[in-house]
Amino acid sequence: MVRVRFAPSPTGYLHVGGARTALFNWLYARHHNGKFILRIEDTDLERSSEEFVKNILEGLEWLGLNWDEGPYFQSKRLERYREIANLLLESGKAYRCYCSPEELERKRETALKSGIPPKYDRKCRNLKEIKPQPFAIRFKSPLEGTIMVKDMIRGELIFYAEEIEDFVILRSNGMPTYHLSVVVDDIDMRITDIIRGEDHINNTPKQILLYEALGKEIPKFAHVPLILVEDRGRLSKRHGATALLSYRDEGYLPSAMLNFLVRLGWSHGDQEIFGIDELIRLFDIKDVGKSPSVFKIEKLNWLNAEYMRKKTPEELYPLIEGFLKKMGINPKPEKGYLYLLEHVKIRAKTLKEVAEMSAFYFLRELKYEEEGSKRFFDENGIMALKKVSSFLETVKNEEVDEKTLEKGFREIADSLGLKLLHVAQAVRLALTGRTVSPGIFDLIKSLGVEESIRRIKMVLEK
RNA sequence: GGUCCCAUCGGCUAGCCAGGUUAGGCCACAGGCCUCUCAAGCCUGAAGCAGGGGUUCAAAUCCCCUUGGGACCA
Repeated sequence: MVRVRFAPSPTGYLHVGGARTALFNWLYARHHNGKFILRIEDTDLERSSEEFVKNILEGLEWLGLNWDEGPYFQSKRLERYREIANLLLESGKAYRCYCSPEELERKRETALKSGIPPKYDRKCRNLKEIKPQPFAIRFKSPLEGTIMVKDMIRGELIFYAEEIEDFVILRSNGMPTYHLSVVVDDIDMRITDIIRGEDHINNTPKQILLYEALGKEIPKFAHVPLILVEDRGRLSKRHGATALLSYRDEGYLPSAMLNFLVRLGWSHGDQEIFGIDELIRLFDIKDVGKSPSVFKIEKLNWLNAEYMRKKTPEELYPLIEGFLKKMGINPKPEKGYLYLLEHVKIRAKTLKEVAEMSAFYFLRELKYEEEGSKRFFDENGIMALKKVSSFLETVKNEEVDEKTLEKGFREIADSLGLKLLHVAQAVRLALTGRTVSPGIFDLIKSLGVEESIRRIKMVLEK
C-alpha cells in the first residue's frame, strides 16, 4: 500500500511550490490507490503559527487535495523523537556532544577563514565519560563508504560518507532536528514514498543513515524541481504573488490552478488540458522533469479562461456572486444576468474580471467613461440614442431577436449618415457606461428592452 | 568555501533512456480573416537544442570539459 505525505512547515503561507508538491503527492496516492497523509512540521515553535496552519489547510481544501490521515503535528510528538534519540544513544549509534554553541561557532569561523568546509570535528565522538553538562545528541555517521539515493526522477545519486558530518539529531534544549523528526515520523506513519522539493536532496543521505541505524526499510524518494519566479529567483514569501490563496481571491478556479500547477514540471505528450480524473489516471512521477520551471501567470490566465468558458452561467453565478458583493453590489441570479454572463465569460480571464465586466447590470446609475462620452455622446450620438429609444419602444412588447434589432440599428445609422459603429458605441456607453462590452444586441437582450430604454433616456435627460 | 542538482523558442514543454525529426505542441508576441467595441474563434508568422571538445557514416539525443542557473551545509 502506497502511503505518501505532504509535510509543510507552518512558517508562511502555502505558496504555489508547496501546493504543487502536495498535488504530486496527492496524485501519486490517488493513482496508486494509496493514502495521502498531511503532517504539519511545527517544531520551530518560534516561527510557526496557527494562522499559517489554517492557511495551509484552506489552500489544500480549495484545490480539493483531500487527505486521508492527519493533520499530524510534530509539536505533539516531541517525546517520541526524544525516545528515538535516546535509543540511538543507548545502542551506540549516537553520542553526547558537550560542545557549546559558542565553541562550535568559533571553529566554524576559523574553518571558513582558512577555506576549509565548516564541519563538526567529532571532538566528542569517542568520549567515554558522561558529564553533568547540557549536551546535544549527535549521530555517529560512518567515516567511509557511499550512500546511494535512488531517486524516481533523477536516478541513482551517490554521496560519500566522509562528507557527511556527525549531525545533531537532538538539540541540548531537547528539540529534535529536522532530520530526526522527519525520519521518525515517516517511519511511524509508514510512509512508503517520499515526494518532496529538490531542496531536500542533500538531506536525503543523512536520513538514509538514520533509517539504516534504526533498522527500517528505506522508502522510495522523488525530488521534484523547484518552481522559480520570473527573475529565476527562488519562490518565497518575499514574492507576494506566490501565496496560493491570493489566486483564489483574484478569481482563479481551482481546476485551472491544478491544471497549471501539474504542467509545471509534469507533462503528457502535447496535451495541455487535464481533468482531475484524467490526471489521476495518467500521472506518473517518472514523467516529472528534472529542471526547475518558471512560474508565469500568462498560461494560468489562459487556462482559467478556458475553464471559465466551459462553465454554464448557472455554474458561474455562485462563483462570482462574492466578487460582486465585495464591489458593494447586491446581485441576483436573474435570467437577464445569466444571459449576460454567457457573453461576458469569453471576454474575461478571471472570475473577478467577470464580476467587474458585468457589474453594470445591477447598477441603477452608471458612470460613463470620459473619453468615450466625448466621442460618442456627441450631437450625432445623442440623435442616434433618441432614434434607438423610439425604435426600441416599437419592439417593446415583442420577443426581441437579434435580426430585428440589427435591422433597426442599421436603418438608424443609415438615416443619420452614421456608421453602425457610432450608434452601437453610443448605445453601449448608455447601457454599460463603458466602450467595451459584449455585443450590443446581447446587451439589450440581457437588460431587456424596457431597461435599455430607461438607460438611454437617462443619458438623454442629462 | 564545500557538496549536490539542473540546462530545447521569451515562458511551460515533447523529442533524449533504445543516435537518422523540415526539432513538434501550448502560452505569450506579430500579421491577417471575422466584426457594433472588446474578446473568443480561424489562418499565417517570428522564435530554441548554452559553448567547446570527443565517439560515430550520422549527435538535441552518448561521453568529457567549460559556462550559466539553482539548492543544501551556517
